[in-house]
Amino acid sequence: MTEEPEPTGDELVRVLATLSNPHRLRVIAALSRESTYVSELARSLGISRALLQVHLRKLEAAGLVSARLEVSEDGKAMKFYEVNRFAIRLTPEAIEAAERTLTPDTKGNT
Amino acid sequence: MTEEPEPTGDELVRVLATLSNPHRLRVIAALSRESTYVSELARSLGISRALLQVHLRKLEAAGLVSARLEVSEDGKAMKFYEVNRFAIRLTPEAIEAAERTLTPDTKGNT
DNA sequence: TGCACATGCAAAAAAAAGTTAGCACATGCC
DNA sequence: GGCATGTGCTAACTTTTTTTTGCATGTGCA
Repeated sequence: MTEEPEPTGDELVRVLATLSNPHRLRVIAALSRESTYVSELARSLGISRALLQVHLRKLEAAGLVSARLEVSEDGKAMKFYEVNRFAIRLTPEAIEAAERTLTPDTKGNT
Repeated sequence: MTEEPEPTGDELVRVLATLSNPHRLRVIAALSRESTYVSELARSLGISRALLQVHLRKLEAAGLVSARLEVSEDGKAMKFYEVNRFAIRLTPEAIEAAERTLTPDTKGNT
């Protein structure tokens, strides 16, 4: 019964674009193992905080991860991220269906 | 029993990158309805042949479509494309697994 | 021969995405 | 106060992707 709502074509494009990046796959993998905060995640992935934030923003915009603010014992404000549940099935048929809800190509909407 | 071989992290990134484009989704949708040749496909999609060819090349490189050469009754050589079967399941767990086979980020390998 | 339609390729231009570097602000603690 | 750690932002680059433009080749047929 617990079905995933079929994403529209545009949403699908966005999610796929978001997932088609090594850094972002690593972020999802890391967070699915254990949710953490930005600085810590940046250290464990070996990338800069600035870069990680850009990727986290995209992941969040695509609805793949969520953030919550927490205050550590020593008073530091930390932003914790966790992976959202999702299940997308990619097949020619699914794509054929999603394509029907794609925004027309009015030559000026990438 | 007919299982899809799990793609490696790198392959997954490539396939997702290929699918995350409206034109290419339209190509797959169109071809899954009926396979055709380049010029005809370009007309039905309303894009230039040159542009379509670039997208077809990417789709083929990612293993999502296949081409075969055919000669029409009136002797014209036409390149027919068809969609390949594929089924990819995208979930946090699947990504977590794929990430393990990603090529390390040696700073110089997109 | 000249037109219509099929194919191909690649340089150049335009647009989008990724990355770096630098600065700002807050808290706890020696 | 000064240092370490947490957060955020953005302007400026660099790199990649997308799209356009133009030219080349081949066939059949009026």
